[in-house]
Amino acid sequence: MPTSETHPDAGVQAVPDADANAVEGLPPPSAREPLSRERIVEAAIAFIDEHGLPGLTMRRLGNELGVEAMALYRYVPGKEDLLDAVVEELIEGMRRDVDVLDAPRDGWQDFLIRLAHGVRRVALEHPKAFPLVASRPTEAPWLRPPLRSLAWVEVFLSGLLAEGFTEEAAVASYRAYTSVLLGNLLLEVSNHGADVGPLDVLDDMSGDDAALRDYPQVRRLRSALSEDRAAAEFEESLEALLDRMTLLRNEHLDG
Amino acid sequence: MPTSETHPDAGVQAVPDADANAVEGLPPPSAREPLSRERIVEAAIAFIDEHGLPGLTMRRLGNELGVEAMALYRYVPGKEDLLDAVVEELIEGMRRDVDVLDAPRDGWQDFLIRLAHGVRRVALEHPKAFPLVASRPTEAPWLRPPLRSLAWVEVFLSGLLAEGFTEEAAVASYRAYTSVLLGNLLLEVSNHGADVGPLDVLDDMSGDDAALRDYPQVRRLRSALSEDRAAAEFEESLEALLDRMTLLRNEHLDG
DNA sequence: CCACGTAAACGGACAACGTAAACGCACCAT
DNA sequence: ATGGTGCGTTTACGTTGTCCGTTTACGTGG
Repeated sequence: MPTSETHPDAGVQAVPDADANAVEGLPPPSAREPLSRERIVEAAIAFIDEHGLPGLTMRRLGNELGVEAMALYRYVPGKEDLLDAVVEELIEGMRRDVDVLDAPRDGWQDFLIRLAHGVRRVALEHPKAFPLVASRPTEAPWLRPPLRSLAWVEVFLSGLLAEGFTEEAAVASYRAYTSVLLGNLLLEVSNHGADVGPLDVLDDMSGDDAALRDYPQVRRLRSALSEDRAAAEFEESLEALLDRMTLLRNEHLDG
Repeated sequence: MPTSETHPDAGVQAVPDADANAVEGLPPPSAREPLSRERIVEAAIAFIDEHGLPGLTMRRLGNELGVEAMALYRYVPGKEDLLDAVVEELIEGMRRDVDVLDAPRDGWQDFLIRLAHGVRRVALEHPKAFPLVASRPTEAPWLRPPLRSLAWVEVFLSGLLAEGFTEEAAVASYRAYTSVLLGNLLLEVSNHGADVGPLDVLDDMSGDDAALRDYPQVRRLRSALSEDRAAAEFEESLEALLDRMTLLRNEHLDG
């Protein structure tokens, strides 16, 4: 890839009356906007979405931003921290989702359903980045993916407490909720082309009847197994979870 | 680490009458036993268990085996394939677990409970390796971690079919089962020190009251959140799952 | 208008990694 | 003895994350 967009004097053209623009709050039109932590993190997410996690490299990310690799280190301590920042942005970015509430409004079930769908939306929008949310160590051992920020745990717990959950029920619910979300979404996302290293799947439809000779049930049920039931599956798991949580909630009411 | 254990002529010392021993089926006592794919894979698992996934390196694994890195390539096509082999060994190794059945004997629930505990045992014995089971792409999109081998899926499906499940119910059960197992075990394992890169957790007990200033519920419930409920949680999730599966099974009987 | 300080990006370097190719050595059937 | 064959070593290359010294661009005070 010899073509580097980086002309040595790109953005150097002094735009006349630049400060007049600056006064109006406009960015200087032809000057590349300066690097920033947010820009880097966003670019990293975009890059992972496009080229997969193993494709992400400081150098490649750098020249995606029209910059040398080492320039990134002025804003990010290292690659490890960059990945942490990616995870944080993915999860904390849910705050901008208008369909996700920060406190129950129409009951705790609606509250949790909205939150679950919000997480699922993130997962589906960034299938190749989402596994990071699961695999990166959390800040504290009791912060569990995918709801792995203090802010979201606070939202979750205070939401449930406000809706009549006891402390034990709220905590137990947090555990069950994260577990269900993680299992479902990780599996759903991994079929949408997750890790994407040098993988060679065995073709769904070609002559793997031969390869399945010793597995008659699998061969027979192959087409049923191949159906994409992810969405329905998610709803069913979620519903079952909410049922369990209802039990949890009531069981602690009378003690 | 400049000390290389590899003496140029290590293991070359011809033990006298080596073939006499060989005739008795004994391994030559002082000669290192020859490399083999299984030995390499086992060493890789042991290494990951001890030093964590990111610590695994072809060179380091090599000299763990008293051998130069490139020697491994005679038995394993590359690192990627080695990791796949690790995953396969972990999962397929469950076959040696006497508490795990390859067909129902005392009902499908017992069958699935035994299988679930078998997977959990693997996860807990190799907490740092288990995430691989989740994150590595599967051979076919309908093979789902952690039951990601044709052999186990065959066992699962034929077991349930033999116990009166319809095809749809069996397939739906496979999906629900894998999802629950994955969610629970990944979370349990990640608290046992999973990824282990350069991680700095915030200490559980020190002065993070300050850090939790803005999260009153979290601070209040911190000790409850820190309890290790993993085992009980697993049993509860499993039980709820089996209940769901019972419904699935019956709903397709008359439906 | 010019010199200057500072912040930002560059460019070269380094160690460690995965892996390719060629090599050397012990063994074994002839 | 002899030529192959299997197995491990050696050397080497390209890529990675990151360090450090240098250069560039720009805002500011004289």
